[in-house]
Amino acid sequence: MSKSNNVYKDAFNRCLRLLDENKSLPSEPELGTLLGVSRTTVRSILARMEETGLIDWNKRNKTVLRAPRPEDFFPEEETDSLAEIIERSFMRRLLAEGAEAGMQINELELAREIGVGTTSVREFLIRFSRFGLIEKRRNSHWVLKGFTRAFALELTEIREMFELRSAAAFAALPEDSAVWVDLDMLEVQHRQLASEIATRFNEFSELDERFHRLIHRASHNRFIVDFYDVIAMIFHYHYQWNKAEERQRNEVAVQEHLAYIAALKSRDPVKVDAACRKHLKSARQTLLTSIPEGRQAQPA
Amino acid sequence: MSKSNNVYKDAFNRCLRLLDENKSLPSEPELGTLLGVSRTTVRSILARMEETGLIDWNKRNKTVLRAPRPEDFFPEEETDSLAEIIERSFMRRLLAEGAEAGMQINELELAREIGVGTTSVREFLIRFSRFGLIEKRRNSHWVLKGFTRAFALELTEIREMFELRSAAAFAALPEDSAVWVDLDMLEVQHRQLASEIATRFNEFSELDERFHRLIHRASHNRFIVDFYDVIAMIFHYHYQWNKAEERQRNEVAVQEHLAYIAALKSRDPVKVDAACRKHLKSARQTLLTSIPEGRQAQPA
DNA sequence: GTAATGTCTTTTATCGTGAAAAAACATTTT
DNA sequence: AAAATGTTTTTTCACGATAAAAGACATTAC
Repeated sequence: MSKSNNVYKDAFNRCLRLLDENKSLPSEPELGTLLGVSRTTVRSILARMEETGLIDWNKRNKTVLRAPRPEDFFPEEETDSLAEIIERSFMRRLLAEGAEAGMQINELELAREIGVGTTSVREFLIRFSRFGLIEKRRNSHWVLKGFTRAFALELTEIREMFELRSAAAFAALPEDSAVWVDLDMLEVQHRQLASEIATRFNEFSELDERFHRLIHRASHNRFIVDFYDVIAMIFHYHYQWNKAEERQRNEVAVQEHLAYIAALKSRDPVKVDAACRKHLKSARQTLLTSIPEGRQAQPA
Repeated sequence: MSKSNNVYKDAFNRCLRLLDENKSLPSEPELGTLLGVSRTTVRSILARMEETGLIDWNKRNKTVLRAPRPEDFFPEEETDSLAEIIERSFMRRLLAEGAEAGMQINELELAREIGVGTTSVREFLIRFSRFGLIEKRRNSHWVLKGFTRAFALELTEIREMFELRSAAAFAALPEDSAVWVDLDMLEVQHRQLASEIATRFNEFSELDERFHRLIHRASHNRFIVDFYDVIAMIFHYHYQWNKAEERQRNEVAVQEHLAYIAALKSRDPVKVDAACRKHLKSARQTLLTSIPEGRQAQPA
């Protein structure tokens, strides 16, 4: 089957949304940057848009003929990359009951179950291994270490070390640094979310990630910045399948963020340290209480 | 060409050395654990040993007929795994002059140059990416970030954070912990090396790694333990191609280790912190001075 | 002459395939 | 009956092949 054309389909869908109001499309290279794809893909998109009567395309002229209809879009599930599909499948298994530590992971079985080639599964597992949840036995199978209490504790230990350092670095940044503008914007968005928390609490995750990534970036250390990928991954999947108390949890977190932001703006290292510690402590608590007690590592 | 039988060849060579004095070989499963391979491979080894007249093999009886001769061994270069071959080739390029930051990495070209399939190169690059020296552009090439001064500084920053914490944890370990025995053994080996430093200075690398890994393990944190892989990799290759002042450097380091060990054994947190800091500082200095000034990151 | 379009080439992503190695099952030996 | 050997099955590792996507080069338009 070689390669799916999900890049094209996803870009096509995004391009449809772009179309809406404008009465004419920009040049091919411009569209390419806008959609984050190559000109080759842009041209495939334009070709199809012409075919389906969405635009009239003649060299530089790309006139929009009609607004896109629901049936113009490619189905959502066809726009995911293989890596995303495999990741979702794998995480579902991992966080499901019965995924005990010590369990073996079988590439071939996974590949068959998901309906993809072994190569893609292998590559996924290699990429995934840096999250510390699986381990390779040379020339043999992978071993699941499990999403255990120990894992959560080790993860949060590093997170706290890294974030305290990043927050301190952040506060020490010069007045004219661009980060203060970003921080102001995030503050506004936090306030808006706080005022409508009852209905929009599920939008917090995304804001949370942007906020913490901004702080981590102040460390100017690639290992610290990259480590946030591990945290983001865990939070993303863990909370996606664990909605208990979500509203309450996020409401508290938003307030902690606002206090944290205020501390950063004060640029007082002591206040920053205190606000950061407080938020991290409650984040750890939340993560820990959501791990079922039964999920313990098996003796090796 | 599918898969090379380097596992068999390497195990065969190691088995030859085992053969030497003993007049009879253990059971197949026992040999398997000894050599770290499956019984299937053990049987291939035994089969060849019988063929070449090294042993007489009849079921449980594996009598050694003669001592192995040099020509019995498989050539060294045939015992390396593909991953090792690719890693070496890649690192040679990376540390060679002209490997500037920002440079593109081409999977196909690398594969052709090394003479292996693209899949193996891809998998290597994915595994290697966690070292923070390369980065993937989605659906496109890899970008070399380069072994720059910035990289060395970011690496050592994390190393120092992690090792200070691990050393503190180490010193706090109970008297009856097994680590104290390991530490005593390492101390003896350090003293031996110190007394013969003139001739054996090149054996330090290996001792260095074992010492630091022992300390890091005391953190009981997989992220800290795993991070030492990054450090070990950098040190391994960097010093392999940079022998300037090696003897002098190692002589100093051995003494610092001995002081560090003494501090750990005193179990006094203040002394431990001081000894650890001192050693890490000089390690960082050594690494930094060995990076050519010209090697700077290019603006993006 | 710069920036677009048109065309051609190269590289990446993915699969199926086959040998090496591991693992599972069956049989024998002590 | 426990542990070894003998046999068969399954899985991992690595390759070449192929379509998707990116990139490079040539040509045209403003």
